[in-house]
Amino acid sequence: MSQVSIKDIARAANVSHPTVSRALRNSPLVNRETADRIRQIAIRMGYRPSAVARSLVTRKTNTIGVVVTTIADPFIAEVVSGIEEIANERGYSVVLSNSNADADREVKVVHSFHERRVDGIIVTASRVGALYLPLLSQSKSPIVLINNQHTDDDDFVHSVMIDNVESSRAAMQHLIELGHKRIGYIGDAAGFQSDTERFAGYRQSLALAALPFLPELVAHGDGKPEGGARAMEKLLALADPPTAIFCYNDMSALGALGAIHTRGLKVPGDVSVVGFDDLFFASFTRPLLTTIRQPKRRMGRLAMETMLKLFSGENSRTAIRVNGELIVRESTAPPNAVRGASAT
Amino acid sequence: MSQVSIKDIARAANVSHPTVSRALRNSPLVNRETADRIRQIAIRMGYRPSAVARSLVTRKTNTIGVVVTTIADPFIAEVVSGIEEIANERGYSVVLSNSNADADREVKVVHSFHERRVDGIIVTASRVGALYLPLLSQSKSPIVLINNQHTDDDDFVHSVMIDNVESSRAAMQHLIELGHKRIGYIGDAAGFQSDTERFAGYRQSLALAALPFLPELVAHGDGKPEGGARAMEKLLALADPPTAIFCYNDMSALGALGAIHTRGLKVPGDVSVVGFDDLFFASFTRPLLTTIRQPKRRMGRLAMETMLKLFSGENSRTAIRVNGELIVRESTAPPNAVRGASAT
DNA sequence: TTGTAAGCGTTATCAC
DNA sequence: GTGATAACGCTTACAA
Repeated sequence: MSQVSIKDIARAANVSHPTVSRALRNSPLVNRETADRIRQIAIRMGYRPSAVARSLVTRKTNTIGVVVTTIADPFIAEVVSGIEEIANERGYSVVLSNSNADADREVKVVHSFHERRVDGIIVTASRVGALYLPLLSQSKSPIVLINNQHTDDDDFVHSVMIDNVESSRAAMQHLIELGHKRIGYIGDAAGFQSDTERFAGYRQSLALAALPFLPELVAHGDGKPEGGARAMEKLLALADPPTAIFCYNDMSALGALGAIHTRGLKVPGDVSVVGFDDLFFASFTRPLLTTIRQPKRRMGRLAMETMLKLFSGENSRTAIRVNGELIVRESTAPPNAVRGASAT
Repeated sequence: MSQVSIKDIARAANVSHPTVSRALRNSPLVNRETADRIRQIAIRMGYRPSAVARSLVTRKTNTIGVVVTTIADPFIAEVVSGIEEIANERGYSVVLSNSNADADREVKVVHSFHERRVDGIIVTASRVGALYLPLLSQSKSPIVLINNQHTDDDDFVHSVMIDNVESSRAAMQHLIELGHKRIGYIGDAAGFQSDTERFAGYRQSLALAALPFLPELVAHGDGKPEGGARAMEKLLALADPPTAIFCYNDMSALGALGAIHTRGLKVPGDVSVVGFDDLFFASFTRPLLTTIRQPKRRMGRLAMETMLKLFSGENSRTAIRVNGELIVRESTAPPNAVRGASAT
């Protein structure tokens, strides 16, 4: 017998299988002694209840699906780690699926989750949030989005988001207070909402400080070091390059730092750099990276907690907004007096 | 009706539900036209087959469980990414569970996987590989270990491992050829087999080069930058500190780099540093990190491919050993002539 | 080519 | 307290 079932135990204990079921789930309805006896036998036989059989009747899988662009992204990994923490704590399993930021793939993933009858779906940092809505109405599984595109009038969509615009402005204000006038922006060509919003914060800050918006000072990478490096090179090749750069994320900033160094320039002496995310390596770059900290694990936890609330019947639409925190380290300083206007 | 079932479709199509089942799985046994009609209706009704019901009868969940210490570790994330790639390609879902390197938790995770009837289990970088064996014999699900402790006589255990000893010796040889005589080792206090083996390679290389093994030159971190930094500080505080350091992994090396810099010393001028793993940031540290590259994604893919082979009936014990590759970048150079013996 | 019946391993609803 | 019996949504004989 490959897998023992409650029927096998029932036979061994000379009771009916429902009684075994009750005993194993500590139902008070069953006699103490028989219950104990049954439990003994179950252990002895190495019984493990079948979650799949159980799920079929209870219509609950205690599983949540998490769709990520790729788990190899340190930001996402941290978020997922937070999701897992709460999920495991509460007896839920996490099914992971990567979409490679491809819309088709992403739809397939949601279908696959639906077929597996996951109790809920969490989507991190997708470009195609809007695509979920029609799928949603079918699957009826609650969805919570993390740093995801969605319009505010989607009723069954819940979310936890970093305050991109505000955080972006904090980063920019820091640069502006240091006296920078030519501030560049390195974004992500893929079109994530995070990028759009951070860029919006960038432009607002410029406007607020009565600084001109110069299109030539914005370049696009791919959210990874390589792309950040390429974007930085472009900016550095300008006749009058920026004295400071605000990067869409730390990965881009890492690449930017490298490109600046390769060109023989100094950070922050020649150009200041600000990142976004506060990934672990930000405290280990040379110089240490000034950045906006996102509470990554906490965002994951919040998403999972939101999910649990939904499971327990709460159905008010939740849209949690968390704040970023400016962490000033070593990669920012007043602009070099030699090149531009002096600061402070 | 919350979820449409094949019975609903059967009713709508005026056929029996097994016919629907056949039609939907493209069985050649069913009439073309009725099959088409059924498929139309299924689509129109938004039908999604229940994987749980299917699994109950087929005794296959098309799911594999992956246990990690933490997904927030970039090395592990890369490996998992490789697992996922192949898994998704072949219609398998990945259930992720983190153990926090805690033996109790790890056992619980395996039990949970067993209850969910996963088709197989992949374990990455655990300390407690040995614990799985008894569990294994019960659950009967194939297990493949990645960089994991296990004795060679465990018959049902399959594995893919980096050649730690050989890679370690390649790293050491590089340092020795550069002329280093006082080479330190920064390990991991947690007792992973990887650490033990890399340390073994370190000692062997010393012996081979007729260099003395000096216990004071080895320090232990925690596999993370913080621990690496602490270990490095200890080594630097020595009266006669090492001129080169071989680190158990890149995360430790990242911390070591930081500690060296903080102390006002230069890499590689004052001390050379070699890491292990070749995480993405190794090409972006200052100076760029010399390290041993592990084919992380490939190792994940290999593990999943091994699993698939096992599913398809192959039952020869597989123990794949992959080679590390020394990547020489900027963090290693001959020892500073001022301090030690000159090189080459 | 299609339908009937049985079964996968649970839980739920009744009786007794 | 406990046991029949049905049900969850599918697949797989076996019959027709």
